[in-house]
Amino acid sequence: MNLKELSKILGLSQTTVSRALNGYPEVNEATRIKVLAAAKAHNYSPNLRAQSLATGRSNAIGHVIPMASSHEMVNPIFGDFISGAGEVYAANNYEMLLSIVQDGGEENVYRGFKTRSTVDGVILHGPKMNDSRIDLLTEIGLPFVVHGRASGISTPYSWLDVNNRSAFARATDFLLDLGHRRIALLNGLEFMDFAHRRRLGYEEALTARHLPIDASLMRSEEMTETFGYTATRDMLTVPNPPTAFLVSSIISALGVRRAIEEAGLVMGRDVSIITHDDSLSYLTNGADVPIFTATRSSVRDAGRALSQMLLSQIQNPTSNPQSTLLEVELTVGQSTGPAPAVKQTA
Amino acid sequence: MNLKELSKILGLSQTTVSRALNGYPEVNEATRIKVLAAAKAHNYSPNLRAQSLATGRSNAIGHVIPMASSHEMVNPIFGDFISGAGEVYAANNYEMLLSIVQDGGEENVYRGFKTRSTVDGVILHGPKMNDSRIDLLTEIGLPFVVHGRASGISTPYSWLDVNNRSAFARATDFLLDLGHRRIALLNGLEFMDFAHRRRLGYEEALTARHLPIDASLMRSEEMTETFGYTATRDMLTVPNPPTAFLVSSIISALGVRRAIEEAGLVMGRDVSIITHDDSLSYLTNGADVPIFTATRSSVRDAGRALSQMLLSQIQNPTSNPQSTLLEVELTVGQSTGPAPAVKQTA
DNA sequence: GGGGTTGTTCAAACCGCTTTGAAGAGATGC
DNA sequence: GCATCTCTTCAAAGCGGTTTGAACAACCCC
Repeated sequence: MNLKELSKILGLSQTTVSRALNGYPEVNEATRIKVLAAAKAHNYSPNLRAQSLATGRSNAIGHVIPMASSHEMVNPIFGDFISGAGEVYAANNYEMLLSIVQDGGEENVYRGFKTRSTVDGVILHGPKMNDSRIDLLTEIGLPFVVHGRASGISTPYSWLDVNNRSAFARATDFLLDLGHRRIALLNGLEFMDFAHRRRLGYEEALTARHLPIDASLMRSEEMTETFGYTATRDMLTVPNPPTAFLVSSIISALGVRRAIEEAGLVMGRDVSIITHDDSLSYLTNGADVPIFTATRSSVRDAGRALSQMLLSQIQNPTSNPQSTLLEVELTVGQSTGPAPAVKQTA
Repeated sequence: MNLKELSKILGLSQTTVSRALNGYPEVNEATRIKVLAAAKAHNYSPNLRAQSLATGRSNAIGHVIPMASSHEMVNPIFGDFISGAGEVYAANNYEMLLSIVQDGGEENVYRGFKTRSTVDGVILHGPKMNDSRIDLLTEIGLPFVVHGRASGISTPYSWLDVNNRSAFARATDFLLDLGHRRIALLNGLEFMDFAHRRRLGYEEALTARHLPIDASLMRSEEMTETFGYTATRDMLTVPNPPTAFLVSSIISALGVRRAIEEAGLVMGRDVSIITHDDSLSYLTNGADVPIFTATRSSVRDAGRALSQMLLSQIQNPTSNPQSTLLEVELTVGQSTGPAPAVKQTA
């Protein structure tokens, strides 16, 4: 059933039927009712391709997922993010388009989006420091918003980010207040902007108390369980080991706990952990009592908010770039406690 | 730059240019070369919407993700699956379309896909037993393949599945061979087809050795870390507790280990664990030495294979439904050991 | 040299929708 | 009663491609 057939059935022109369906005012209310009824009865809905060809809009948003061919890791927060964004798209009659692309192939994908007018806008994931994609998108004129930020980019753009710096400063402060002095940082890859900022927050809190920054206490890797485990296991064997771990992901935190318990130590007593928690639906931080003390921020909510931001930017192309900085929630769980008393050297 | 402009520049008709670009034989090789060069020089690529309107194909595949509004869980394997599928789409010039949809709204989405000709086919995720979506898709005539299977459906359809029954039978056998007699099953939701089959495998192995099936040793829930933890904690407190756990997901297995260690027991000595492992990129089962003894099958590979299956089905609409049954790999890790000697009752 | 091939190109129709510009029918004003 | 407005509807022209059917030229064979 297409528009031509439907209008023939109704004995009306395509013009009138189209206008009736799209809510234009210049159509008699009686005929509009008839049209809507007939459309429903014959289960008509417009062909998306034809519609977007005619209007120039595509009613689709692109998400480009870079995947480094070397470390074949899919960002584990991605599922939750798009489920938040997907809700918004569904409510606004937009489609979500996903492109998995090898690192480096992104430029072509974005240019293709524009020239082939596949999507009306894109959400940029996983911004790195000085991320070149931002200037690229500005240049080719494809509306976009960024999940995160990119230090070192001067052109204005829209973004939504967690305040990673303050979050990790607060977390570090929290540990310092408990008396910890040797605090390890298990960070994500530090060319990623969020990881960079987290490190800044950590260093800032230490410096504020005139404590040294010890490179041997810092690791930066992809945030897997294994990373948490091996880094912790190694650090616990050296003389004067850390008494607390600040971890960038709950997944790695699970590995940290594993190493701690394997070493015969007790989490929250012998060694403390604070982790960042993205409120992933499949990896909640305990049930009623949180397992880990954590800085929490829902990535699903971020998906909702950011997609909304993009849609309103598309509707209103002349508006200025917007930005949102989310503060984390610090929830205290069972993984932190006062620093153990220092063993006196004989 | 569109086709009209490009052909004007070349002094050729749109027909010839279009044919040259699409590799039709009735075009002079010399002109084809000229056309291709000009297309590249002017950075021309066809408008996707116009193209699919003209051809009737949309070059897009739909993935419909049901999200129960009650338990707001995004399937954690989803990210890896689509990253596998995405590779295949990229190589074949297909787009991937994602629809997040509230449970129950799926029928409308599928019908919309068909009537609005949004996609050329869909991949069906998370089949339940007697899944009604399969008959629906057959009825509306939208090409589809299923990730998994649906017991109780008689109409033929294409699918790719892990042999869940044999996997869990083997795993149970493995534990039985180690002397375990009280083996707990922490399963996914058993209206999901895969979980149902896993249970069958478990029961089959027990029955084959004339062992009783004890309902108090079986739990069926969403496969979170918390589920693994609470179920294990509870089961370990009863008299005559299980000595081994068969777990449906590595995420839950992490919770099981947490409960075991919290109870002061040692995994692999006091209590054994076997888990199913989907080879998730962000949750690998240890590095060189696997943490858990596991039945493993890569969900990313499944994504690759299944999307390939769908594309070939679309190209060849009259072909018969295909199916693939993948056998798991049983990898022995540190989480299993002989059953502890039975304490003699006095 | 006329009929039949083959190779190459083109104008025009078409895909299914939106939107412009025009036009018919009443209603209104003077 | 005629010009002028609204209200409502319509035919036709896009949007940017693909595909059909025809045309033209060159070549071949008797």
